[in-house]
Amino acid sequence: MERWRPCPCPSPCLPRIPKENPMRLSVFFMPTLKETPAEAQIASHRLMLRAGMVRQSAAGIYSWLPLGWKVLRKIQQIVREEQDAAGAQEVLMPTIQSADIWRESGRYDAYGKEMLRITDRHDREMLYGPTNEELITQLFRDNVKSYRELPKILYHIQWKFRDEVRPRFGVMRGREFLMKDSYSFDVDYEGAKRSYEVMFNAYLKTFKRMGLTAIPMQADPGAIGGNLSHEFHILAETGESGVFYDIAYDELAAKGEIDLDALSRLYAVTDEKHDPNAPNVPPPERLKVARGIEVGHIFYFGTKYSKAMNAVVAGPDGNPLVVEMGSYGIGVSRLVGAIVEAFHDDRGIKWPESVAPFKVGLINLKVGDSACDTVCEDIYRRLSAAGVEILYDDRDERAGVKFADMDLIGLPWQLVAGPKGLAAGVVELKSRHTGEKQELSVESALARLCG
RNA sequence: CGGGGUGUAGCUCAGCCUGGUAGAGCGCCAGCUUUGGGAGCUGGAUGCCGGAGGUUCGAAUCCUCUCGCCCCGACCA
Repeated sequence: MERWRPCPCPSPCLPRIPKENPMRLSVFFMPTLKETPAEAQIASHRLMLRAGMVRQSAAGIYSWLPLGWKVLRKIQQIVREEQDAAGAQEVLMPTIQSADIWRESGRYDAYGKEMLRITDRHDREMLYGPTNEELITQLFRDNVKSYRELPKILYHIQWKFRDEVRPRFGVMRGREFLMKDSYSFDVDYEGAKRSYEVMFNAYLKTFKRMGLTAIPMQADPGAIGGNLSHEFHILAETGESGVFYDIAYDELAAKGEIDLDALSRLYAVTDEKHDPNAPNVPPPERLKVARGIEVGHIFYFGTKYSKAMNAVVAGPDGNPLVVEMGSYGIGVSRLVGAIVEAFHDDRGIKWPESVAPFKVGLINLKVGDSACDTVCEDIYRRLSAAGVEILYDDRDERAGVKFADMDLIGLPWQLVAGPKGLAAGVVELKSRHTGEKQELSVESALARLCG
């Protein structure tokens, strides 16, 4: 069976996206809920629980069930592809770290109770990593010795833990979360700025591929230090923070790649930093007010860690050079929740096709009816063979249950085959996004879905 | 970490005030009838009533302690 398809990216050297196996709902582990669990407050949390994507195991800690895991992997893969395309190289660093390197940077004591501290059997002080600057700096300094090996951008996608006092909003604000972190190493500020711009543009592409509008906001570098810093917020009505931005951003974004200098002149801030009297605030008719969810954060922090941890390379003149660093995060697991916040209605989720757990949901309205069974099996087989990710609802359930579940889990396309339609030679194709339904022959439906 | 809630069946919840040995709806299992947007009837299974201690002849219910979870705030991707 065809399990791989060419990557849709323009660049031919990108890896291929592994496809999801076709699946029958009669065997799929997807425990949907008709009622909303009491603990879930916001839409994405409610829907992710109801759709059987995740289950909480402790406060802010979740198991990912097949449906949720598929989405998480797709998001992860888009992030990975865009990082690779930008020239970053993937590594994998451990979740458990030694306290020693955190003492070198001075953060072991500075970091509060959010750091989960662990003692091993030999009484060594360990911790479950809340972030990885120390680890990557150590990795770099131990293995890179010359300026000629720079610039470098390394990244990893790994689980992290921050012992938040009050986890909430499901996977959007969990204690354990999957993050992509990139770290750039350059010989000077100019280089660091170029790395920053490369990541900046990679982020715009990454979020766009997920169907999201991501607005880079000027961010306070805060405790990390440095003077180049942007938070990427995606727009969602139920977003956690208010955002204000110049409508010119939308015009720029439509053009694709955005020039950082052009962008940095635009006004775009979250509500706590909004200053109506700031010099570059656009007039009211050009100031967009919306709500956003932070899904990425990039910043340049210079030599903060390289200096403290002695990450130096030999410069052109033979003298040691303290490397200039930046770090670039994307909340991968948080994005799952954020995308649901951005794309849902009162019936359920509406996945953008690029991250949908399956592309098509096939509903057999009357299991046991030989016409329905035959046609559905045929569709299932042919779409599977064509590499179209399909979830076939072959359960012996009532129509209403199937429609409700399919709307809930939000696959982009629903293909409905029932006795009445088949008698007339048609099946129904419904777009979950627009709600538009169309009756057409099996052949044309297949043609549409294979495209 | 401050403040406020809450814990009873897989899910949503009633019962607690006023102690007498556990319920409803949905879900699950079986059968029949249904069948194009979360069906109807009949029958059935499921609970150490979060845990420990105490009061009492008797505790889901009252008291003490404890743990989990949720909400507001502070904090954060």
